[in-house]
Amino acid sequence: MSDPKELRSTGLKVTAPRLRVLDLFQTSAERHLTAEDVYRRLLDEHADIGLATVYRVLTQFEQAGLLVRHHFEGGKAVYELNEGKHHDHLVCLQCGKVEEFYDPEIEKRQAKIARERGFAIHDHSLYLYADCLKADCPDRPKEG
Amino acid sequence: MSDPKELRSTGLKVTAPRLRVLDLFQTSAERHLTAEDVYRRLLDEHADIGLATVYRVLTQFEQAGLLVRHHFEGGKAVYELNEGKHHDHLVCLQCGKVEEFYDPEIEKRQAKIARERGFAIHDHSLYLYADCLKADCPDRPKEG
DNA sequence: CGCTGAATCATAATCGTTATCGGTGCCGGC
DNA sequence: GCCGGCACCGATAACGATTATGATTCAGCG
Repeated sequence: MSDPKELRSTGLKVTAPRLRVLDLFQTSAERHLTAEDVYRRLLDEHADIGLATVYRVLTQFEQAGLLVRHHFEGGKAVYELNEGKHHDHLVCLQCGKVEEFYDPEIEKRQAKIARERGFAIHDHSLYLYADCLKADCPDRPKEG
Repeated sequence: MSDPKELRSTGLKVTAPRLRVLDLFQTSAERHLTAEDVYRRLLDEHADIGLATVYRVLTQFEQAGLLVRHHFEGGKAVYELNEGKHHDHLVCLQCGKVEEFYDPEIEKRQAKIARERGFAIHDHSLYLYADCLKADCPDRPKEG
C-alpha cells in the first residue's frame, strides 16, 4: 500500500479509500484511468468503496497536485499520476492505447502564438488521434 | 435563407429545420455555436424546431462535411462552418472568445511524432486556454 | 396526387459526473 | 473514558449534455 506520508503532505486525511486510489495509480500498469476504471479495479480487489467516493478522491487528488486530469475524445475524463513533467498525448482510436510525448518546439510556438495575439496562456491540451500499428492492436490495418 | 443546393448536394433532404440551421451558421457573427446556442437562436427567430432535431442535424452536417465539431474544455461540443482550412483554437477562459490559428510547423511536428512512434494519425485537437487581454473581456487582468 | 421511407416533434432514457443525506469514525477537550 | 464536531464515507438522487424511442408528418419521386 502507498506511503501515507504522500497523502498527509497534501493536507488531506489519510483514509483507506484514498490510500487505495493512490496505490492503484502507483502500481497499475495502465497509467491512464477513468473514474469508472478506478472504481471497477478497486471492487475487484474487494475494496469497499463507492463510486461517489472515487470521483471525490480523484478531484481532491487533482487539486492537491497528485494527479493530472485529461479529457480525450469521447467524453470521459482520465487521470494519471502527476510526475511533474508536462506532456501531451497520442491516443490510438482502435485499442485506446495512450503514449506520451513532449516537443519543446511545439510548446514554444504555442506560447508565441498566444503572446502575439494578446493572450496570457494558462494551459493547453493537445491530443493526437491515430491508429497504432502495433501487433496487439485489435483493429490494426491489415498488412499485405 | 441558405441556398438549398448546398443541402441537396450532401444527399440530405431539404427541410425547413436543416435550412434554418445551415443559414444560422452562414449568417451568425459568432462562428462557434453549441447545440443549445443553435436551439435558442432558432427559437428566437420563431423557428418551430425541437432540441433533438438540432442535435440530429448538427451530427448529420458534421458527417456531411458542412460543419466541424470541437470539444473545448467544459463539456459542451461547439460547431463551426467547415471552410476546408484546418485550424486550431485559442480560447479565452474569461469571456469565451475564440480565435483561430494555424501553424504549419506545429502540424509538421505532430505528424513526425506520430510517424516515429508507429501511429497513423487521423486528426488532432489542439486548444490553447488563456486569458485574453482585450478591453471587452469582462474579467481582464487590471492594468496598472 | 399518392406512396414510402426519411425527417420531425415531444419525451423518455442514457451517460458521466456532482450534490445531497444520513451515518461513521477520528480528534481535541474535558 | 466520554462528548461534540467535523471531515469523511457510501448510497442514491439529481444534474446537464446528448441520444434513443415512438408516433406523426413531409419531401421527393413516380
